[in-house]
Amino acid sequence: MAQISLTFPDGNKRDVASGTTPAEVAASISNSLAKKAISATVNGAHWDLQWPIEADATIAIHTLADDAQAYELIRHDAAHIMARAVQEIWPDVRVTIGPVIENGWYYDFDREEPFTPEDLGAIEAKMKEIINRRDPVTTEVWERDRAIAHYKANNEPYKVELIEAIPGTEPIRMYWHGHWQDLCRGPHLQHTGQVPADAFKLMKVAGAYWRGDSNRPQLQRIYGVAFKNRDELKKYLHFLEEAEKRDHRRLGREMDLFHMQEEAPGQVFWHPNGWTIYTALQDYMRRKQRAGDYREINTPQVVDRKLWEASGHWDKYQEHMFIVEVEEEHAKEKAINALKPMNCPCHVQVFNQGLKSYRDLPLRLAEFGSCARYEPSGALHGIMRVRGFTQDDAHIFCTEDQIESECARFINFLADIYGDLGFPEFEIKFATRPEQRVGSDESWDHVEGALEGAIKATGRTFTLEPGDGAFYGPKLDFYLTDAIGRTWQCGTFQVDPNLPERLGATYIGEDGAKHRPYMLHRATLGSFERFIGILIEEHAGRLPFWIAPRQVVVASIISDADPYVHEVVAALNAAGVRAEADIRNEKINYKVREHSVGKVPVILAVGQREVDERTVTVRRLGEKQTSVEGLDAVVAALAADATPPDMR
RNA sequence: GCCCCUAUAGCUCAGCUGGUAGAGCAACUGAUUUGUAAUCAGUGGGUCCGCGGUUCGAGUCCGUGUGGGGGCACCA
Repeated sequence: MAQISLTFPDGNKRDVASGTTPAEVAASISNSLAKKAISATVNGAHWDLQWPIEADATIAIHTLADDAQAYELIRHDAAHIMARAVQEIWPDVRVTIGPVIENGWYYDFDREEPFTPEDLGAIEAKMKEIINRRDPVTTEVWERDRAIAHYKANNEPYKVELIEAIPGTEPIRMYWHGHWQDLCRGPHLQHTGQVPADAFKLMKVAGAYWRGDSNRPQLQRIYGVAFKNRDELKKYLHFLEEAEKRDHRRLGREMDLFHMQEEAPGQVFWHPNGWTIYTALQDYMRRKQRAGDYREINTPQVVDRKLWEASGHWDKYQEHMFIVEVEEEHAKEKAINALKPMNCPCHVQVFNQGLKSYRDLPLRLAEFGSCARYEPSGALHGIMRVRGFTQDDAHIFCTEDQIESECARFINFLADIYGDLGFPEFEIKFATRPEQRVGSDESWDHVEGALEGAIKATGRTFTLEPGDGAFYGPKLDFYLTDAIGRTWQCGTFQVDPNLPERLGATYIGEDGAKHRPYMLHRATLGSFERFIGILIEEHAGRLPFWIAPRQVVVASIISDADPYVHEVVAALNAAGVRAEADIRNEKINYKVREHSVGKVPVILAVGQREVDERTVTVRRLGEKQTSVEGLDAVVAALAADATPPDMR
């Protein structure tokens, strides 16, 4: 909270109620004696006030310090206007909260009847009506008891709960949009007419739990988007349309990469093209891990529940495990196993074989580990969130002192790989100690310090997620973004002293005594399934050449060229390029179109001229220009392109 | 798991207030030998997601299950 200082025409200055932005001045000023002020200073930033306040809608927006604030205000007021519109149409609906989010806002309502798509149209119309009324926005600070009594009288229990949660030191602010009133921290515009009536749109209705708690009532959330003008709204809607074309589920079908079906919900049937991507990526990861001093292992799919009980997962995650029961004919009891939901306990089993020395540490055990988790039905999403997946998993057994260097080493390892795959940018989230945890504060201090030190050592930034760590240790999560901007966790790095403890992992230290190692869980891609989904969306199907499933199609123009087509394909395959022949009896236009739609990066056209001159006509995806080049040169160039980045 | 929406041919979709299914593309067959984003003609193809119910009659209305989509919750 910054102090706001107002300057009056006579030169006197006066500090007024605290606020955070110039916008808040605009909002609070409209019903205060400060109306005569000519300028304001907020956090040292000077802001000229143009009065009278009746100044047109746009003035407030244009005088805002920056664009971000303008959007913030428009969206925030739109949220209030929407809530008001809903209550004007259905007076018995109870309101809750309505924050600004990326591109717009949402507001949660408590109402028996579901909102229908038609209702959204009615609400939009009512909102436009309210905007046209140009009702003034005013604010007051109320006594806590008065505010609570007010909301109790109006049957708004959620607002009562909100006020009760506001710390006693903070003022209770009430905002009016005309006669409609809402509890709000502000800031707001000066009147409802400042929200552009043609630049917002209600997008969808969804269920959402009150306070994000699935044990509390479920509310109805209406999402809206708002911009400064109609063109920006149209641009945004166009962006969504374009993004739909990049959706990995759509491209997966169009490029014939994979399919999913009812009999195996949340699991992927990989087709030849898709599996080529998968194996190319896996081969690459295998080489990178070898180069990074990882030792690759492999562990069982079906494991007795005893191990999951020992690791603690049976207690905590039983309902999310695929249980495998076996009727033993002569045994009294059924054998109960579970498909492995994670690789960690199995890796500890490998570590536990034989006696380990401190000289063996850090020991990095890697596995392309296939896991099965019975994810809640509502969580499934294409190949991004599935029930059967393969992690590029590894566990590093090390001492406490080695955590920081291993962490920095991993971040660089991951950044290198993400860069190769077309993701120079990614977000690191640093999740720290939760309320419910094991271990001493000193130990948490040390381990969290190690992770933070490691990030700094790599020169990267992170977002802090306080309290989001596991109960046994902090973690870093690495996020990438899909076509419409949803973020997905891919890489992860977790510090775990707990599992070695539970499963009895030890090593012999320099002192000859047994010590407990730390276990660092880490995955770079996360799962092949999710990462390939992201990869497809990021590149809109136009994958980097070295990973594209069909790198080259050699297309004949006349059937007399067929033998030469096969010769070209053979030369490319021999050079390590994934090439196919297309000698169908079709026009070259037809073939070019089909393979362009199929996102084949290079089409080589071959007609009589090429046969005679031992050349090919090269057409790269997205380029209209073609070029005629000698066969040997083209094979050499494409072979170079097809070489994975780590082998160049 | 919860809320809303949704399921018709391989794909994209049409099918008005109930009267037993259509188009384009794809596939297949034939003709066409073609120069950089769709050559022409013909043919085949659907338990209208499953199960119940209402009705003389259900792709259409109702219930329920399953899958999918968008959120929320979850994500070891």
